[in-house]
This record gives sequence, structure tokens and C-alpha cells, in this order.
Amino acid sequence: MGEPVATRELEKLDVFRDLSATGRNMLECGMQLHHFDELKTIINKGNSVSGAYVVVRGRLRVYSISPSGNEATLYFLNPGDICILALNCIFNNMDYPAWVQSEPDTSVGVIPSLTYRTLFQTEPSIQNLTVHALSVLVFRLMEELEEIHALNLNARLAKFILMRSEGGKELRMTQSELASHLGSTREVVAKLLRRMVADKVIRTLRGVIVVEHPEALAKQAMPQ
Amino acid sequence: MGEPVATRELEKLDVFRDLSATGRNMLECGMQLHHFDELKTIINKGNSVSGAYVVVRGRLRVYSISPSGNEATLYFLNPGDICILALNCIFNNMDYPAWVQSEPDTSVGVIPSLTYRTLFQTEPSIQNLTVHALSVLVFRLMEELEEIHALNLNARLAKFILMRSEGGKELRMTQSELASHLGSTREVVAKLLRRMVADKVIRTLRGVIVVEHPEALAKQAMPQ
DNA sequence: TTTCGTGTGTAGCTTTTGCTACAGAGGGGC
DNA sequence: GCCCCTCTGTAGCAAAAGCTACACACGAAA
Repeated sequence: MGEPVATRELEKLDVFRDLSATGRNMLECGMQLHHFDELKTIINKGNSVSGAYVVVRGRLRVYSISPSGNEATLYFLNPGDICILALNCIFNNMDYPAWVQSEPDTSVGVIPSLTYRTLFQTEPSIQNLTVHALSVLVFRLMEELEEIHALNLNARLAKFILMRSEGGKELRMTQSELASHLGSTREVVAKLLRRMVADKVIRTLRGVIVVEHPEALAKQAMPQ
Repeated sequence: MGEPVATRELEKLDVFRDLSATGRNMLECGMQLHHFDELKTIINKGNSVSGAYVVVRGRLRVYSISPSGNEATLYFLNPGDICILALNCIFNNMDYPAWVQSEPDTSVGVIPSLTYRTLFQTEPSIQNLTVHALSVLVFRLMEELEEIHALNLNARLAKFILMRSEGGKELRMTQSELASHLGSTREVVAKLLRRMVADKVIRTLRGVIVVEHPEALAKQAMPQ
């Protein structure tokens, strides 16, 4: 169980620095803080969106579920990140199009829809924040779409390991989590990893992938 | 060869109505008009973006090219549409990440980057236009990503035919164009179409697909 | 009419990916 | 130690999709 969120913790985040630069205190503006002690599904697909979500502490996982029941992680939200899907919903009066799960000890700030839209009309910092967040997502999504067409699963896996391994050394993630990120299945991921291990490109441990030969991995991340 | 663009033509578009509601005339603001008589590649991947592009007449096709040389159409821009990729580039100082081709007799208005950014800071109509265009794209992209994971090619093809056939009757598009939209190849598309023809769901003519049985097609567009 | 380019029909093979099924390995709690 | 749960290793088959290769059809231009 984590300690309650301190104002100090809020002020560390760029988002809130931007917001407070407008001379407003978010809590006074009506922002609510929610805390989740444990892993819990906090939004289901089709839920209505009450406001703009900003992660203050911990992590949120946004994912979709295919009809066959497979989960595919869309992205994570770390402290300071805004949920852009929720922003979209606010500006288009739509229901939330995915699922969201909180990790243990996660705090989320919620700025009510109306408040956010009002702030957007008057505050340049909120305008820029919004547009920037949206653009970044658009690019990420287009890149991913292009990748799916251009790269086979092995290349996408190689690329994923490269990008997410801290300092290009190792990646702490189970094989099913990997599969979920790539929209594939564990067995297939295991098969591909096996080949990489045979090629001495990586080593696998329980819940960890150790990158042995980053250059070779980068080569596998290339088309073909 | 088309006639030059008339002011009347500009005023018909929602975008410009929004803009002129701000009491500004876009041409006076520095918008330039470009006309293309024939099919021509007007932007290459990596080109710098000079401003916000608005289609006034005709159509632009935005596409990516995979390393193997296959084109995959990302989307079309019809009169009144803004190129959101270009918007993104403007707000993030990036180079254009795809290719753009003009159809014959196409006119495009270009609002210089700086002008657009200035307008964005002051004009609510431009703010809303921008955010709305971005959100819509984000949703479209996420939907497509989810579809690729959840649906097989046959279902995606069925859905595509349904969505794009005018009034659910027929779709004027060659099989290679279809393949390009789905990021697949002509032969595979032909194979799937063949099966649909055998099932009496569609009829195929040269450059045309006639929808015979929309309900059956909708059924094929479902997962599995 | 002939020719040529583009669009379509089709076959067969290969590769990739998914699915089922099971065995073993490691680690935490009892 | 023992149990149980999760994570991993592996095999084998099935389905999906891509690639190669060719034949034919249609229509426009010469």
C-alpha cells in the first residue's frame, strides 16, 4: 500500500508545471485524485469518459481484447502521461474504446471533461499539450501500421526487444506479455526467441531477455 | 485540364467557412493555391512540410511504400479534407513521413506553417478543426490496428468492400488497388474475391465489384 | 485489324503464423 | 519436502498469406 500523493509529487510532472504556469491549481480547478492499491481493471470498453486522465504515480496499461479473447497491449501510461484516448473521447463525446488496468500503487488525476474543454479554449499550455500528445500518438500509430505491413513477426519482435531493453541490455517481460504487445501468441514468440538464442543473439531467463548481440538483433529488425 | 479554382469553390468547403467565420480571408492570410492537371507525385517521404494542406478540388492519395516496393494506401483526401500528417509535421517540426500523389485536376490550398500556428493560438475555429481532425485520425488508426489483429484478410476485404461501395451497391476499384489498401497482393485478393463470387456474394467486372448480397458480405466481415 | 497495356483468373508451392498439446523448470507458500 | 502456479521449451499440424508463373480478356491506340 503506497503513501497518499503529495503536492510535491504533482509538481514534479511537466504536465502540471504547464498547468500551474497558467496560474491555476489543478486541484482547485476540480481535478480529482484516485488511487489504486492493486492491479485492477478501472475502465472497460464502452464506459463513458469522465475527464482527462493523468498518471501521477505508478502505471496504467491500455489494451484491447480480440474476439478470441487475446489481449493486445496498446500502450502504457507512466507518470506525467495523459491518456490520449480519453482526450479523444472528451472532444468527440465518445465512449472509451479500450480497456485500462492499473498496476499496484498507482495514482491517477482526473480533470473533468467540461473543465478540460474550457481550459483548452483559453490556455495555450493546454492547447499545446493536447495537440502535441495527439500528434505523437498519430505518428506512433502510423509507424506501427507500416511496420505490421513491412516487417514479419520476427523483425517486429527484434525491434521491440531492442527498443524496450533498458540501455540495450535486458528486457524484463514474460514471453506472453511480449506476445500480447505484438498481437501474437506465446508459442510463436517462444519459437522465434528460441531461434535467436540458437543464434547467440539473446539469452532467455525466467521473465527476462538478455541482449547478447545488439547489432545482430538490429539486423533481424530490418525488413526481410 | 480543369478551370482555375473560383472563390465560390473555396467557400463551399466547411474548412473555409470555419476560417472565414474568424473574419479572415485565407488568401489574404497567405494561403497559396496549387493546381495539378495530371497524376503526379507531389510529396516524397522525407520532404519538409511547407504548411497545412487543404484539398479544394480533386483528390490526393497518401500512401507508404514498403521496402519490397509495394505501395499501401493510407487514405484519400477529398475536397475539404486537411492533410493531418502535414499538420503533425507542422506542430512537431518533422519531415513528411509518406508519399502523396495528386489525381488529375486537383487543387490544393497551402497555409504556411507559421501562419497556421499563429492562427491556432488565437482562433477557436482553427483549434477545434485541428483537434477534431487529429482525434478522428487517431480513432481510425486504432480501429485499423485492432482490425488487423482481430480479422483475417478475407474479413477485412469484405468490410472494405462494404464500407466503400457507394450505397452498398458497387465498388469501382481494381483488384490491385484493393490489395494496396489492405497492404496485401493482387493474387491473394483475387483468390478471396473468387470465393465470394462462387458464394454468389459479389460479382466481379473489369475494375468493378458488384455487391450482390450485402448481408452475406457483412457476415464475412465478422471475426472468424 | 493488329498490337499492346492493363486487368483478371488460376494453379501450385513456400513461408509464416496460429493452435493444440504436453513436459519440465523455477519459486513461493504451506 | 510438497504442492501449485506461472513461465518456458518443444513438437506437430493446420490455416493463412505471399510468391511465381502463366493464360486469357478487354479496350484503346496504331
